[in-house]
Amino acid sequence: MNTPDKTQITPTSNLSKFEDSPVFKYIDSLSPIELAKSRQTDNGFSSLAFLSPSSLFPSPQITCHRESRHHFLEPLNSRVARSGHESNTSEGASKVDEHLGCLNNDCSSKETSSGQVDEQPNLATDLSRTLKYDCRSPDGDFEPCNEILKKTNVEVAGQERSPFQCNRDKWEERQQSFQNERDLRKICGIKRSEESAGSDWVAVLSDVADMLTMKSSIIHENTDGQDWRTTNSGTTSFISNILQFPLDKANNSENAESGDPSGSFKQSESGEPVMDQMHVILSTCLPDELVVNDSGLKKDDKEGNCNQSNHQQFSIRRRCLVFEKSPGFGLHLNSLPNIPKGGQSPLSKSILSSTNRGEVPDDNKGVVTENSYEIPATFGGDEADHNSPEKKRHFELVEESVACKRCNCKRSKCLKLYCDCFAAGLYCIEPCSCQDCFNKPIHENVVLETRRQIESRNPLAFAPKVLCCILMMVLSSLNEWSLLLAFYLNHIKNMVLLVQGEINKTPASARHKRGCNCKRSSCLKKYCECFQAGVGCSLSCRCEGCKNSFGRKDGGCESESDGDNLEACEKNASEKSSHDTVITKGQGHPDLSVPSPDISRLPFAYSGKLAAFFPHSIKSSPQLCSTQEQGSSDTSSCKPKLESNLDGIPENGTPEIPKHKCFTLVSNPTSPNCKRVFSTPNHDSTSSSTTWRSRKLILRSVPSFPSFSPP
DNA sequence: GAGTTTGAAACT
DNA sequence: CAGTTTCAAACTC
Repeated sequence: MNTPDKTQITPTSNLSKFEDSPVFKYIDSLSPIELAKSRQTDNGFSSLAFLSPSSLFPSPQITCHRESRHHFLEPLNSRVARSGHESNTSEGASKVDEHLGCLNNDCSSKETSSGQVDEQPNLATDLSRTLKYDCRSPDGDFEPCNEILKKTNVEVAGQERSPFQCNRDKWEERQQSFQNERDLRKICGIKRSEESAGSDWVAVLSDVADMLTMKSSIIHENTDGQDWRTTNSGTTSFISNILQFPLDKANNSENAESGDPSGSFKQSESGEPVMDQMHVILSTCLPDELVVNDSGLKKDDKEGNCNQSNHQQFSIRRRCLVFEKSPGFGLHLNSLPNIPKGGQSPLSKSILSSTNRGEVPDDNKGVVTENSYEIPATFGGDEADHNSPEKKRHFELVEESVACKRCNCKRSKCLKLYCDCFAAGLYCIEPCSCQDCFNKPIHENVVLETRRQIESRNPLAFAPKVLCCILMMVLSSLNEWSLLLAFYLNHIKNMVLLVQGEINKTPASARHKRGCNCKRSSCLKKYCECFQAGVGCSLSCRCEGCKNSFGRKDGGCESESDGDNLEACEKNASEKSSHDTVITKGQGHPDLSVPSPDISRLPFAYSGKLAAFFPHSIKSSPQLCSTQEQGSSDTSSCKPKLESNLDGIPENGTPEIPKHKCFTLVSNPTSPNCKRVFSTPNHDSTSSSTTWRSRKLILRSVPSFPSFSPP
């Protein structure tokens, strides 16, 4: 009884544990990333395919993708759940593990009775390896494997997962799960250690990392048709959730530090889950332009369990939600074009406009009606609360939004990427000055068809240009948390690598967005996307005579030596200061170089997946250092910008000093024209704000996440 | 506000 | 894939 049954631990049992984490459920309900664990497990991690760029940045459409995923997940999950319920805890876990173990071992000869005897030591080895990553608490301690084992069994057997329930249900379910777990622990005489909170914490991390991986499987299954599109509802929700994730963890960390073993998911004084408070943070620290698209929370609202504060938060999300629905395809980060000086988003304007005009796109009446209902309630209907600063801010947003500039197309019918609205996945609305505009709901079919054609040419045409920036921001911030996160960081980074790999396959026209091609503007005018974005040019740029005041292609800032440049620099800087942005001179498109994980050292549950991604990692190539253009072998030139942050982070989650494998994401050595696509902020871990700005997006005032590192 | 310049997008 | 054309935003006056 006290001896852990090693056969009860399988990677998949950990996976189920991951799925059970509340943040996983929360993100799962929001993110377009699909979970395909069952499928992936069935494939023994062998069929993991690269994500197509389109699948990463699809045209989010109206279709509810949850159903398809539900269908996708049903078999295993239901079996797992049934297994758990039709027997007691250990039996259920045993059955689950037996089943899952079979899957993971391809139902090989290990099923034989004699094989089982030999299997257990191996399993134990694998288990211990896995638990290296999963057993660690935030303070770096290892949780005894039997603790994990017990917890895992409890969770696997005792919970019927339903990843498609609304978030609140999930939170409640999770909290109920905690209670159940506590009860079980009482029964079993197991004292819940402080590490258990950390374990959950780690599980949450793995959830995120896992989701990123699992996404690829499901994409793989849908590449032969358009269906994949329906499985993605928008990249923004993904990003917003990614962004939210660390913030959640930030809160959790505080809880953990306060010694609350269940603090990871404790509720606020108001009784609202801490998660909801994250939206306050988000709405505060994230730019107005980056509105959280959080369709998954719709139900939260409908449950009417919103206090005043939350109501505001939800309204922010819903604005975006509506906008996503409105054009018939989703809100991309690109949908933030031409952020005017006021810093407002076209989103809110569009929504308002749409709402005010009663312009209700097909299939979305319900949503807009909801929005129409709510905006007055939030911004105007609640007269009593107008004096609240938050309300005022919302009012300002709305008013600013009305003044937002829109497109002015004359000949493209707003059906080409020339049109910012179209490129952003937005319908043109009243403030637009376009002529012969077809980018309207009544021409939805035309819009979608045109969009499809454009995407067929360039799968990244509508991709958010800054997704990876944000990912890297998250990664950079995660770096500050704890060495504990190393594995998961790498996991996420690997997904970035995936994206990079796909983008490098795309035509130059798909990639140059991250690198200008200026010839005559010297990258000193807003013609230059880099300059406009407030970042320096990079080696990926093909500009000539670059004098970008934010950083020249060849390095440095001209502002000190060039009067015009200085003027331009100051001018742009002054504009940016009006956005409360922080631009660091000399920051270019930083290399997105991260240590490549030595996947052979990763937990076996992941190594298979990552092996599919990074065969080069398997080879443990000593220094995968591919710099652009020069093919330089100078390791210093390819030293990852994040390396300093990653120093000391073990690649396998163990306290070993990692060998940095300099793997520059941003270049393809086989393609001289390869363009850097991602940019990361010049992240200063000591800075309280990190800023990106692309042509389409300003992300500003993102506070650094609290350090989880031991003092 | 009209005209010019510019570079991305689209086309060939 | 390179060269050309089209386009709309940025810019200038």
